[in-house]
Amino acid sequence: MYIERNMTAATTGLLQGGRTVEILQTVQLPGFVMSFTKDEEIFGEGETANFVYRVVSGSVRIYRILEDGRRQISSFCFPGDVFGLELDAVHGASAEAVTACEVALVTQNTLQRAAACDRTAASLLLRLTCRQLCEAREHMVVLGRKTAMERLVTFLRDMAVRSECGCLVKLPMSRADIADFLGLTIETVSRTLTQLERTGQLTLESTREIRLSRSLLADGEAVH
Amino acid sequence: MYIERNMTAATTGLLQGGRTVEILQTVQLPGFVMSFTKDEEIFGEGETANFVYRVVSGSVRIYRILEDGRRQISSFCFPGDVFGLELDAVHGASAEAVTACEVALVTQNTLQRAAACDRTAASLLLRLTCRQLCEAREHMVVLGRKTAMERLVTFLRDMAVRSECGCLVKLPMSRADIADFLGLTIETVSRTLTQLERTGQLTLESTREIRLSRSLLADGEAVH
DNA sequence: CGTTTTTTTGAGAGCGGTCAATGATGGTGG
DNA sequence: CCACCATCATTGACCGCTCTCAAAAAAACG
Repeated sequence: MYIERNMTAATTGLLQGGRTVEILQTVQLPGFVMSFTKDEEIFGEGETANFVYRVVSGSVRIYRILEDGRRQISSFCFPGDVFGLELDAVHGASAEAVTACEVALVTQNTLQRAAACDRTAASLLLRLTCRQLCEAREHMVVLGRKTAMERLVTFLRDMAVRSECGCLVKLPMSRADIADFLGLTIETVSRTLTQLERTGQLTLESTREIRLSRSLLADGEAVH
Repeated sequence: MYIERNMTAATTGLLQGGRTVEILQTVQLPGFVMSFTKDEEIFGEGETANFVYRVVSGSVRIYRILEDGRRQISSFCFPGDVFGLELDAVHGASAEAVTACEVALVTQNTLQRAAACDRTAASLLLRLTCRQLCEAREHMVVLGRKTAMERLVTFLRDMAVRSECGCLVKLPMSRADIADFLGLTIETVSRTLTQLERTGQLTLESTREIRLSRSLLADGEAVH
């Protein structure tokens, strides 16, 4: 009951807080928030999708695993990102905390009811999902058609843009996470980063901090 | 004017014809229909998304290309499939006719207006997009984590299910299309098919017709 | 029936994977 | 505070899957 009331508050914040996807993705959510420890499961593939989630702090990985343990991370979610939206269905992927994180959540029912009343809200949800689909297609190009070197460069540029940290990128995830996101092995990720450092395109300040050179951040796709 | 009236009719058919995604995806659409010849462009990446499309007959490929010509097909659309939905945005991918085809279309504006009036319609659109996102994630696993052999088997099984042709799968697309969908080369696609035939898992009746064995259609993932 | 395009097949090379060992890093308890 | 241990990251040697390049075979087309 307490939770229900708070989730409604969260919904209100989610839907009325912003009239555009941009606002929806950056505004802080009031209401029901859960905390997860590093590597803790948020939901599992096949579970009924009761909630829609939104990252408040920390980061989250969305992934699927094959029977033999091979894992493919389809996306990382950072503060402002919404995930877990699967209308009237079960979750088609699992979600785990990459780092300790806080996640705001709303029941899918509440969200549907709100969307039914507010046409702008419904439109927002659809736009949000369309954008995720577009990003998914973009990532398919990476997985299907790019070399290891190109995958890493694409990833680092994307992280630089998303974290808005200029050229010093702080990675919340391990090499294994990066490998499973890019469809590579940890060894190849490590070797490729080393190679990029040797050719002066970046500096590995620490394992989780990478300083990108201007040339690497530029749009020029000619990376060898 | 004529077109506008007909597109409204199409919208009505699209949204009231079915109350579930299943119905939406199988029902024939009345209204404004366009025909495309083999390999003709339906829309291009970067174009303003004015319409939402639905395959009536034939098949369509959705893809992105890199500057140097590498192509990644993110999905094939068959009769009943909806594509091109990108709310208030430009198309994030291109669409081409794989075979000569008929496509029903509705303006995005009309669709939004209809969705604003009919909460079920809005819900349908969202559900539709969620499903596509789920399929995209599934395909990422194929592209990032499966071997050439596993990719072909996954593809053939999927085609068998979608075409509902039992074990005789008719492929509307070329080897190049299959290669660009699976993140392989045409040579690898061809060689892998030959290998599957030599091991008795399928019969290449003709280039575009493949008879799958029972064992290959079964869920057993142990394919070598 | 000839031409063009698509598909298959072959030979060889290279990219990324596997296996293994070494080197960092970080957390825990003495 | 430091020693210890477990985990994570890097590096090396080698292998194999898939790509590249090339040619032949088959299919599609006019």
